[in-house]
Amino acid sequence: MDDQSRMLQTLAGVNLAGHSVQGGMALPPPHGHEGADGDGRKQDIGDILHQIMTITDQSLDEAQAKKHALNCHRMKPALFSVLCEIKEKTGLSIRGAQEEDPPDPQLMRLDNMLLAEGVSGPEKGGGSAAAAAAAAASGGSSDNSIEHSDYRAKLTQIRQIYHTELEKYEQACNEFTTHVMNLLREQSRTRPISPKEIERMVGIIHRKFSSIQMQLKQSTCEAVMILRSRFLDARRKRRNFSKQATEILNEYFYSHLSNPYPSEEAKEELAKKCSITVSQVSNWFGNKRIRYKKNIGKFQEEANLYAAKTAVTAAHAVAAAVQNNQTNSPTTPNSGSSGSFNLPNSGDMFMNMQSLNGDSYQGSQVGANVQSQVDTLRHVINQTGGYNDGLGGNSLYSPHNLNANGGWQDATTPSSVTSPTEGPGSVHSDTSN
DNA sequence: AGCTATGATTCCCC
DNA sequence: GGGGAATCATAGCT
Repeated sequence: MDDQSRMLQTLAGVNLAGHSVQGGMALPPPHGHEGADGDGRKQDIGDILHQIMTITDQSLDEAQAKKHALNCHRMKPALFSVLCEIKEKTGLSIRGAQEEDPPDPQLMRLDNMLLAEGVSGPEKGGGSAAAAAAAAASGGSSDNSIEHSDYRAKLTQIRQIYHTELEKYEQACNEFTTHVMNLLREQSRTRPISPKEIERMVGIIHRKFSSIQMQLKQSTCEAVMILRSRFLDARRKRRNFSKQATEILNEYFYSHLSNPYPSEEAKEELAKKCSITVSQVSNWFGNKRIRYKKNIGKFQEEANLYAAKTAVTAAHAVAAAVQNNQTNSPTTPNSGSSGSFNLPNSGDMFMNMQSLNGDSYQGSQVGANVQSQVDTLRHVINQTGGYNDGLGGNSLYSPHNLNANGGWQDATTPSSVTSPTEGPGSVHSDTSN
């Protein structure tokens, strides 16, 4: 038997004898009898405490009746407020100090990640960034649409589960909070529970539930990471670049054969054009250089093909540039709708090719050199007797720029650098080699 | 199934 | 850090 019970029993034993407690509270005599008042109060308190202690042993009806009696007891309000005050000053104040904890950094990290992965946050476009990242990692071409949709579908699944669970937790939290609040409100009639304490209890419940939510967030993050890693680990499961991308890369490579080292800007431009990443461009050029060097003969045909292509493009582009420079004379033979040089975007192509060139292009020089470039190209065309047949045997791109030791010449190779129209113009330069 | 092509990775050097 | 070389791993073709 513990001290409290013993005390209560003592109190009860002393006081119960003189009072009728049957079916209700033993009401002390109203004010007066000041001499015996101290003892009377003690008796009352002992009475109340005893009834509280024994209330659980009684039947529900009995308990309800006693509860009612307790509520009606004249000492109840005073006792209640005093106990509330005591509670407030002791335990709750200590807990209160711990309440305003700063936002959990881990929770913030999880929130940020879920937001970044498109799991939380707005539905539309959600996950697109992650999907794009996965796409970039796996090649980035349109061929990845299947993986894309697969990735997105799985991400959507995770997202749905996450939101369903979150909703469940929130609902459960609200229900539980309401329940506890009702319970406490109900109990506040029989024991000292202030509204402030109820509020605190609600806070505690919310914190508990948010820790559960954090677990949910954590496991969701893990699921997303697993999903991502599965897609990223499949990077070795390579896909060939699109034909268009390969053509763009080859065009650049063979038109810069003297120095096939694109600058960062050029790489970025190429990456954008090919819808691949810069590192993929770097990989491609690295592989290409090695493989070209290893087996020049094998690449000869390809080199010629792209040389011809580049030459045609250049010719078109230059012609367009010339046309733009001239006074739009309708009598010019090559101008107008019948001219094959009059490509709708040839001017852009020219500029694009120029911008792709990471060498020593100077835009201001283009206009000044347009005519000479046209002459050069005409010269090439005349010499080779046409692009299709002549170039095949003429080795427009002979590997003369390769050093004897197998390396490429320095970037300051005259043919590439000195020509302000390098790019299309390099056709001429490389031919000279 | 075997072969070749090709994108990516790794190691090493400068 | 960028590039060369070797290598891996897979796509795609026969």
